[in-house]
Amino acid sequence: MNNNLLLEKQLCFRLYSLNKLMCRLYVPVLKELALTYPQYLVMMVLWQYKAGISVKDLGAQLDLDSGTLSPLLKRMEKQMLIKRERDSTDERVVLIKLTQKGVELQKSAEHIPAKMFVVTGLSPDKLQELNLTLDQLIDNLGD
Amino acid sequence: MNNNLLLEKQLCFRLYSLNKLMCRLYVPVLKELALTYPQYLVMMVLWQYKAGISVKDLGAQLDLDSGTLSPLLKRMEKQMLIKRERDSTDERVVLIKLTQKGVELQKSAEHIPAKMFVVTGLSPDKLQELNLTLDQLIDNLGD
DNA sequence: TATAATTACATTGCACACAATTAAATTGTG
DNA sequence: CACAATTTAATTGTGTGCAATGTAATTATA
Repeated sequence: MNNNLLLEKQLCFRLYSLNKLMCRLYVPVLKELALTYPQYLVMMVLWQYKAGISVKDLGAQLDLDSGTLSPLLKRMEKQMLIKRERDSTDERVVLIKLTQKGVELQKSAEHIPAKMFVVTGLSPDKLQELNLTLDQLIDNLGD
Repeated sequence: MNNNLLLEKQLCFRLYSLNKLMCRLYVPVLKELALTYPQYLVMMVLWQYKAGISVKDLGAQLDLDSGTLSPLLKRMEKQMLIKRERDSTDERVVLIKLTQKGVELQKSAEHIPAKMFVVTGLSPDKLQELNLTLDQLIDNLGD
């Protein structure tokens, strides 16, 4: 009887469970900003690229393709968080830019990282170590 | 300028990315078994509960609700991997049991954990340590 | 410079996740 | 026993992920 196929033994199941748990913990926090979890990730990129970023580059940062991003960005545009405009120098490119509302939302988000850190219950050292291990793993699994 | 909202600093983004990377690595492996990733997780539980398990208990193991499991299990039933039958002692309960095909699929899956371990590129010790840290985190975030 | 190949994005279809609601069966209580 | 509360699944609707395909714009090549 092979017992390697037990759920509890799988790293993949831990990552799957943790990702879901993490998302759920963000839900009430992000509800105040009227953002979903993936939308929050998009906003973090946009707050970093205030001049605007192409859908392609945004997808590279988040590791998402246009099949995911196109409808997601449309919903965010409907919420007036972003604008979408064609790059005049290359009409294939769609540039994503924050609206004033999108820029201002950053202020309401600045407390989130510290808040979520507390929830993890990890010491700063332990978190740092975990982040390094996960980065190594991401690199190993990397595309 | 607050830089805590950088994607690279977020534990949540690492978990989000790793979960996706992991799923993608399983796809070609699971394709041979004609299983999706969540279906594989369900199968692991069922290979452990050969006598059958209720949808509720299955959901408790996987941390999934009936909104996810009901359609997923129907698809697995259509593939003849499982049977679904009402518990005669409590008609509210639906018992999930493997078909012969479902039982036999385990043989084709037994090579997967070792195969995926190699892909992680982690030493056994490092994997063990990571698993412990993740378990602690799951516990801290836990329901 | 035609046209073939590539690039960037959108669209379609399928499979999760999950909140909210519904429906049926069972249990608890007066 | 009657009836309210609880339990278990199924259903509905929304929002991702992602493969596959379509389309328009740009670039490369004969």
